[in-house]
Order: sequence, then structure tokens, then C-alpha cells
Amino acid sequence: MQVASIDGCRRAQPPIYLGVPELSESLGTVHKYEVESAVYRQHDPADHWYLIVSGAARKCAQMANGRRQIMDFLLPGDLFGFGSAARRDCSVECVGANTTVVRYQRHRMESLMEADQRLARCIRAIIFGSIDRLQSRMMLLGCSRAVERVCGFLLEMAQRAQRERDGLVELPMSRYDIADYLAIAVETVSRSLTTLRSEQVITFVGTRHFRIVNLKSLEARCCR
Amino acid sequence: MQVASIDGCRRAQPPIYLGVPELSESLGTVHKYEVESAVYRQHDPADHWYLIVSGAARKCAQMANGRRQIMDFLLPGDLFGFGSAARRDCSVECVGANTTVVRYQRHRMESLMEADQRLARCIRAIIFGSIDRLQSRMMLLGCSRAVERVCGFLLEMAQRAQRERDGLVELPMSRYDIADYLAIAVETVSRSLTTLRSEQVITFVGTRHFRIVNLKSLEARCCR
DNA sequence: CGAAGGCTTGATCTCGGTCAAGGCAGGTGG
DNA sequence: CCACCTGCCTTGACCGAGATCAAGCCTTCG
Repeated sequence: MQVASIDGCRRAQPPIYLGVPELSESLGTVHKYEVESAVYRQHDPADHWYLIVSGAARKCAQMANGRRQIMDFLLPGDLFGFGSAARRDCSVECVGANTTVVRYQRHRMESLMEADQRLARCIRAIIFGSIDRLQSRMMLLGCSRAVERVCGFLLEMAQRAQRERDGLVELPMSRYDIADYLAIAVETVSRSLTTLRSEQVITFVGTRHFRIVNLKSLEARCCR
Repeated sequence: MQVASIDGCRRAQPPIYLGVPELSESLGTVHKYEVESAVYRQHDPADHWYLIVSGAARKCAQMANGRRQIMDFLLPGDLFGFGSAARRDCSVECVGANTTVVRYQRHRMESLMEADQRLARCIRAIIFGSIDRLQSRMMLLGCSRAVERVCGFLLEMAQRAQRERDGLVELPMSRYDIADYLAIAVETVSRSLTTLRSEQVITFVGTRHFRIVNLKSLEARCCR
């Protein structure tokens, strides 16, 4: 989501609309959610777009065999809920405490995009960015080895999450969520993390914060 | 790619611009490719969009461990090559004989989109459609069982490829391509197809044409 | 006719799924 | 305050699906 670098898209704004000044508060309404509560569910009418401001959420689909596939983790700055379908194909549930989103009326955004070409360019860039993310996630699932997927996930989180002091990265989601994201078993996630920890590639502070100790070797274990 | 159903997007055109009458020949130039030749390669400048008219192509990325991940198969009617990056992150190579594409200048399309809102809506719909396809492909890779992936692939091809007489579906790509698309070994693809054939779920006419005999059971074996 | 590439089948081995159990932290109630 | 419970995380043992290695068949092409 490097929208801030698009020409003509900067404007003085409170830092809350992370990198997307075009999506100012006046266009939408702010909503706060509890952990585990749903922003929307599968089959709901798809008539809003959302920008996540704080906390974290997961976009997931239920599969026929009972498994849950997490399509994406939504972090502050991410726009979601856009698309051409009339109804939701996935549900979005919060995984972080104090998750705040701004909600925009879909038809309003669509007509704004037609009127304001600068906004249209911004949104287009966001959409292309989300396609890029989808593609790299597909490459992640293409990795056969479980450790490779976990390494790719850690690298993705380190890139996307805003770093805390000293390079500490937060994992707002549970091991179960990570497992459903990478399409491997929880136990395998746990074992992979243990392996990486024991080989000094990463260290953990609690279970939900990690730090990259050996970036080279983390990248080497991840395919691409 | 159900672009033809978007309001205001129809216009009398030769059938070659499958369902996307807005992308008329006057906007681009027609190019023909040999089998296995590249439309573009990774790291090439990304200054054209393409519409595939006949034949088939694969969009693939080379991974660090030597494996090749096929991100998408491109079939007649598919638009590809759009995005916000300045250079290609994948290469596109033809897999079908007589592959023909129409090539559009990127900056020209971008300014046309700003001038013509109807075209902009069409392109947006195409882009959203390609996001949908990416998502369902991700669910495909989320399936753990190899047979499930193969079933999902066959269903996808049956939907996307134009049916020939009597429900015969062509597979323009090799088993190796299918393997790299589903991220499983060629041998596993072959074995899965053999299983499905022996259980009367599908039949083959040669190695590159199949027919769905038992749709219910094909769908049942595929997750979702 | 031979060579090459694509496809299939068989045999073996390994990684990760599954089942089971236990540790740990946070929350609740006595 | 402590005991208990619950959910999350980790570790161990076992087993099976699929990767890998190997070989053979078929079609195509020179």
C-alpha cells in the first residue's frame, strides 16, 4: 500500500487516514468493533467499502470440507470490501482489540471516482496494490515446505505491520489464524516457529511479538 | 469475465473482442505468437495491456528454489498486463498454437479511462473479475488434497474454456503446466486424472480433451 | 528409423496431518 | 488470595498422502 507516493495524492490530513488522504473522514463514518466480531459476513449485500484504521481483521471463506481459508489479514491502512459482486463472497472478522474502520457508501465512492480523477487514480492504485498482495500470497501457498510458508508470512508481516521499537513486530492473530492463512496445521505452524527460533533466525517476546535476528537466512528459507 | 453484462458496455463489434466491445481493434494492435514464445518477461517495462483473442498463455513466476509457479492461465477474452508497477513481476508465455493478442498502450488506456467513464467502468469490472479469479485460485491452492485441486482446476477450465461440441473441454496446456499451476508434482496430476477417469467422473479424448461425465461427483470432490 | 518430449505407472521415503497430552496465561468465582 | 477453568500454544508419536526416483509407453518430428 504505497499510495502516499502517487503524484497529486497528498493533502494535509490527520495521520489516521494512513497514506490515503483522499479517503478523508468526511466521506465515511467511523466504526469500532470488539475482538471476534464481524464487519460483514458472507452473502451480506456488498454496499460499503472499508478502511481499517487500527487493530486487525481477517478476511475468510468457509470451505465445503469444513476448513476455513483466510484470504487476507487486514492491517491499518488497508482498504477492503470493494469489488463488483452484489453480495459478499467472504466474511471479515476482527482479530485485534479496538479495531476501528471507516465505512464508505459504495455508490457514493463510485460516483466520486467518476467525478474526481485524482481520487480515481488513488483507488486504482490501491486496487492494483491489493492484486499484487494477492499474487504474492498465491506464491506463498505455492511453496510446498511448511517452513517456507511460515518464513514468507513472517517477512510479509514484518513489511506490512508498523514496526515497534527495536524492530519488534506484532502478530495480532492467533496461531490458528496463521494456520488457516497458510493452509497448514496449527501444530506445523508451531513447530516451524520453534525451529526458526532454535536456529536463531527469529526471537519471540511473548507469543505475539517477534524480532528478526537473521534476515538473510529468513529470506533464504522463503522461496523468493 | 462477464463484462458483456455491464450496462452500457455493448456495441456492435466483430466477435473477436469477446465480450469487451470497448476494447476495439482501433485502440490496439494485433500480434501473433508461436507456441512457447514470450509476450513479455519478468523485469520488462510494463507499458502495455493485452487482450488475448485466440490460443492460450500462462502467466508465471520463477521462484528461488527453482520451482516455477504458474499464476494464471490466460484464455480468449482475458485482459492481462495491467497493474501499477513499472516493470513486470511475471512473464507471460504462450502455451497454445496460433496465440493472438491485441496490445494496447498503457498510458493511452489510462488517459482514455479518465476521458470515457463507460470504458473506465468496463475496465474496472474486468479488474474486479480478475481479483475474483485470483481469490478462487487461492482457495484452490488452499486445498490440501491433490485430487481436490485437480477437480477444482477441471471445473475452472470447464467454466472458462469455450465448450466444444458435446461438452468437450480442451486443455491447451501440458500436465507439467497444470502441475506448476496447482503446485503439485506432475506425477500426482497424472495419478489424480487416472483416478477420476477410472471412477467415471470424467473421460478423456486424447490427452488434451476431456468431458465431464459426473458433474455432481466432480463438484463434491472439490472443496467448495 | 531413431530421438525427444510428454504422459503414465511403480516403488520408496519423507514431510506434514492427525491424535493425544501437557504447559502456560488470563479470567472467574469461591 | 487461591483454585479452577478455558483457550491458546507447544511437543511427541504415528501414519498416510504426495514428492522423488526410476522406468516404460506413446506420439511427433526430423
